[in-house]
Amino acid sequence: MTSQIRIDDLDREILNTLMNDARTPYAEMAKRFNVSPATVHVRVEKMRAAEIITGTEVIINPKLLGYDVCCFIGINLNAARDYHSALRKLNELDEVVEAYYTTGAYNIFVKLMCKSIEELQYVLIDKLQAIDEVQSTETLISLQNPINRNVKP
Amino acid sequence: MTSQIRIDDLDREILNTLMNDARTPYAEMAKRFNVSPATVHVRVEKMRAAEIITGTEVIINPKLLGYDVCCFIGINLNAARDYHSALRKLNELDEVVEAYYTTGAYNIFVKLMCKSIEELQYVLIDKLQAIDEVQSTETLISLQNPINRNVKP
DNA sequence: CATGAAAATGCGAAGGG
DNA sequence: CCCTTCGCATTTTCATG
Repeated sequence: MTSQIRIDDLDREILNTLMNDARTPYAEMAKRFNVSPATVHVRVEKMRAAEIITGTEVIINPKLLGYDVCCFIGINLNAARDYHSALRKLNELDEVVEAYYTTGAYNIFVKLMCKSIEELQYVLIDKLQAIDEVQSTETLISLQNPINRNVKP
Repeated sequence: MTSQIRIDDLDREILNTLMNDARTPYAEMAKRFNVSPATVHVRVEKMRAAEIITGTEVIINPKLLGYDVCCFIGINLNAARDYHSALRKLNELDEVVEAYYTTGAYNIFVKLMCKSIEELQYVLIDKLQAIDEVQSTETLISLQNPINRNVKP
């Protein structure tokens, strides 16, 4: 396992700030938290080295890119041992944006985004259910995503 | 609905780059895409104004912050009309990081992150199921998250 | 869409508490 | 050991053609 690291309140505040805006100037955080910009810099580098921070990304609005349909799909495999090969095939579908190995009713649980209900049908029937390892699927269509945030550092 | 906007290949390439690293220097993208840094700047501002880009954030490793447990919970409400009040209460639980209004078996579907199985039990019994509007829940524990990415611009 | 210059920000060495 | 000051390098930003 990756080495655990000591995170103090300053680290947490910096992290929290950057989780809301990855481009917050160090000088601004420095003023807010009463330290020097260089200290902020050092802390960020520390968390980066510890891989607590693994990167940055812009947040986009999928709807404005045409992605109107979001759904979750529970997948049952023919055999539990097919997990890895099924996953490899799922990974090749751009529409599959998240996949989870889960306990309970399904073997794999995925989040899928696509541009229309027609495309969803196509992906589901001709791509997902066409995977040999897939025995059956159950779809949950999301019409709204009222909460979307991250854990509290 | 928000105004749709024309996105060309350059926009798409810039977006794609920034979705992998929100701090990629404009000069670097400029060189890669054979335009000037100022052009990149203009395109980013355009997408920001159109709200295709809504912000930036650092990507963190939840495990290194102690969040070892991730699960999905399907929630059934006593009555469909309780949706808004239930959501307001769910929104107050820090452990609830995502919520979806869905068709099908559940009224609300949430993603939950917490620090241990003990905490999950506590949150589930004393916080989530303590909400008046909640009639029943079904939990799906995730042991692995092998795919986690965004849509393709 | 490019140029170029001014302003802001990031970065790292060296020193102090 | 962690923090700060300080100067240089890089990057962003904007007026102009």
